[in-house]
Amino acid sequence: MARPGPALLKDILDTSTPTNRSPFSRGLQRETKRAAVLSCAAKLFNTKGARSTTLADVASRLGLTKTSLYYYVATKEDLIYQCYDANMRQAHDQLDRAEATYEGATECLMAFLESQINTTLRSLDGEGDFYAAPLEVASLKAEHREVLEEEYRRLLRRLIDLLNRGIEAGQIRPCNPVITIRAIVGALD
Amino acid sequence: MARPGPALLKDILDTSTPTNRSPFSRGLQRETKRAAVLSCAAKLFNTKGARSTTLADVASRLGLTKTSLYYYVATKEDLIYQCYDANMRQAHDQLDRAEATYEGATECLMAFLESQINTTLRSLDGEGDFYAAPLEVASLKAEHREVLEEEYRRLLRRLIDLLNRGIEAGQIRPCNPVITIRAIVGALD
DNA sequence: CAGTAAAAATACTTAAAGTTCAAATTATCG
DNA sequence: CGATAATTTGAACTTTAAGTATTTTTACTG
Repeated sequence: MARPGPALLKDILDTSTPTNRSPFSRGLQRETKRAAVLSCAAKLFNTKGARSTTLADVASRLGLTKTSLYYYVATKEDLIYQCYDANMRQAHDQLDRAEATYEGATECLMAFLESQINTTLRSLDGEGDFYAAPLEVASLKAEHREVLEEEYRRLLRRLIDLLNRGIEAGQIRPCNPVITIRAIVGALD
Repeated sequence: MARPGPALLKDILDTSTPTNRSPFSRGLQRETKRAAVLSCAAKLFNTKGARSTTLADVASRLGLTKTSLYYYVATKEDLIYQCYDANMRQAHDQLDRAEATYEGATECLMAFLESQINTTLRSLDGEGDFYAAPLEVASLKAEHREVLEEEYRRLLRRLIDLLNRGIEAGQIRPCNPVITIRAIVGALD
């Protein structure tokens, strides 16, 4: 059952350089590994769905036992939530970056879409971090669900505002911004 | 834990009229109930996801016990598959109907989209049958998954062909038909 | 109204996956 | 090297939900 990219934790971490042995290295490595756990889980979630991916699946992909995952996450619900949250934060970050780079609304929007597409393409090539499409938000407990839904609404709102500004600037042909943004976002994945 | 619409099986069925007591009534009722089971399951799948909906959830919503569901479906996988399949067949049916009604490609396309949107709106109002968005196809066994993926590709192909015909007829501005259809379909749900 | 088949319920088994705990291993540093 | 803390593990425990065997109820038919 050899999978294409083994992605074992030891391959992700670089323990050869002395830099990683600084007083802070422990904490840094831990964060790196936590990120690797999320990325690996996200990849599987995208493939099989979050709820039908088992912790054993995630662990074996990382060359760990399922018990070890509990060193990095509290529960499976927590793992799913954090994967989804990482995805949302990444989207907002890329939008932040686009807004910091470009002045015009249209350029911002295009830059954001391009970066999102590139993230998707990179992950199809097995490069970079993986982000889980939050398809199963509804199955999370209300507390987690509400946070994610709020983040999503906020993202849509930011994009709709950009589109509106682009229309006002005469760079984008007038349209229904809400429907247009939803169509674009819907076409992204 | 009172839910908005109880949707108990006995409320769905009309046992008052003698028509239902014909020699065929038994079989007819059974099919009606089977459809009700699928519709109810679909509603829950759309809300919480198929994998995190339990058979007990479905049963209790119908005012049945979990065991009774096995009179209508073989396994849970079977239930999910049939829900998804019903959804795909409904889409193809509506497209068939649109093509039977309208001659022009653009009218067909618009009629199809309108009917799909109406189906969605009706189900938001709690009316009509429910269809499950096949979000968790990937978690099904290969046999079922391949059938559904084929149906989906066929649907996209039909829509893309219509769009192309609309472009050729000069009714729709030239565009990339594949990307456009994916964007439209992505915006539907 | 009695016989019969359909439908549903009760009580149970089983399997899988999430979670915990104490012990073992590994890495870091004085 | 030996103490100490971080990390990982194996093995059990718990929970949850799928599925089954059997019996009971319900509804139709002659």
